Amino acid sequence: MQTVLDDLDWRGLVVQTTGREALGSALADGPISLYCGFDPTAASLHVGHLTQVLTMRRFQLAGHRPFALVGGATGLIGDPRMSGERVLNDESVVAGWVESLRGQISRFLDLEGEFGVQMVNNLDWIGEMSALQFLRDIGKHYRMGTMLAKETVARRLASDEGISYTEFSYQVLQGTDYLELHRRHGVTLQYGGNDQWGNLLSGVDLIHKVEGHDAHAMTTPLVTKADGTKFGKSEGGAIWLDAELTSPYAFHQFWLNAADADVMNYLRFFTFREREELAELEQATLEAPHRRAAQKLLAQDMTTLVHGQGATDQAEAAAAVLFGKGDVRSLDEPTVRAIAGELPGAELPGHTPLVDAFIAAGIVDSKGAARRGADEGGLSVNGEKIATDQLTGEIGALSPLPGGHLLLRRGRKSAAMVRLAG
RNA sequence: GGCAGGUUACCCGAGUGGCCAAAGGGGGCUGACUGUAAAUCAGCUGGCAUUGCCUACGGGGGUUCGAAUCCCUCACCUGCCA
Repeated sequence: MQTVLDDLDWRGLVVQTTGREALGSALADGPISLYCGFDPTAASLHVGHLTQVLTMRRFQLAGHRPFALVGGATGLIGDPRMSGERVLNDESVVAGWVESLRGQISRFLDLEGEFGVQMVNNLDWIGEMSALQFLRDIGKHYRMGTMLAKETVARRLASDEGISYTEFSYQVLQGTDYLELHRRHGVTLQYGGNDQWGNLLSGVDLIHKVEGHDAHAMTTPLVTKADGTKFGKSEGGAIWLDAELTSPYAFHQFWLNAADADVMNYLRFFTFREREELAELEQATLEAPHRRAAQKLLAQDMTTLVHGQGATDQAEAAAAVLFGKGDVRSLDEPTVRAIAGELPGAELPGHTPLVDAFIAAGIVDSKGAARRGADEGGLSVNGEKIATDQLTGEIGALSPLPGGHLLLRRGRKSAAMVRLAG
């Protein structure tokens, strides 16, 4: 019988464990409680977090009890990065982010029943801990040698910017979380990204010292791209799960543009497709890479998972028009409306100069940039190139698409829909 | 608390009185090529304005015809010493 750990292995989702055998038998022996933490460092999760969120779902589907921790306390401290001290965020801001993340995470998991996910917040126990308690009950179990040896800490100490005591303490807080969840809910597995290995072990050690129990830890890979650039970024920054921050269309495009060398990895990491199907898809990609069958399926699955089937259909329809051979002018009004819904846009009076329309639509940042874009031959309205001297003309003078829309584009990938007001 | 070094555009980083809107690299954008790919090549990369103006080299003040460059001061960062 295939266990959840076998599946995770095959997907490439397991990098390190505290002991593959012990973890395997614990998972096989019956339902266990496990947790993964998410620190609120922004108002939304981004695609990089999906590895963790979906791994939680995989555990849940296999009949284990997940706890999703949103770090209301750790988010106030900041996990040290390889370089650069973090700026502390305001408490009220972090509290708001905690709420957003909780909502996002729970959408991917079952909330009801015996194995329903439980949302926890480490502010609930760290927030009420006194400095004395912290130093006596927790701090005494930590050895400076071990703490200083952590890669991030060591590197930061050796760097120009150094590291604050605050960030240095982060590993202790995360260890405390695992101990607390172990005590309260019998949690025996913590997993996280591979960069979290040190922090995970912090908790495993603490539980061992304080309770005398063995606890498990597991890391998932940090998703990388074959070309070495950072996963999860696109034009204009991170790919967020929040539809307000990254439109479903942009989200769909992100996955659709996955490189051949990466797409099979993504399918294993992020979808729930099984081996046979993915093997066929891999073959198809080798034989006819230009069809991008794998990319299309990936984009479908991910967009549907995060934004729903309706959003996927809209995104595909919009993409077909924007990148297909079809003439924009031949579109009917419902289609134009549908595309408008997927793209950024603005409603402007007819006497608006075209330059300002490009700025208002968010296609360019300034008049200078618009001029440059036109000089480069990159600007178009309704599929027709715009010359630099046309930029001063009024948008009302252009012939619109049905419904009074103008499709503004810069290059192939950035597009917006402007609607003539009135 | 003392001493030393540092703070330049999205990032790294050169520049030590006019030729500096500021070298070079990275990143980003656009074009060609293509599969809405990768690689490659080319151009662009502060704002407004049709020869010019404004803003900008950590903040403030000063010297000078003229400052990113010199002086004073404040803030912050790093290191060494206490």
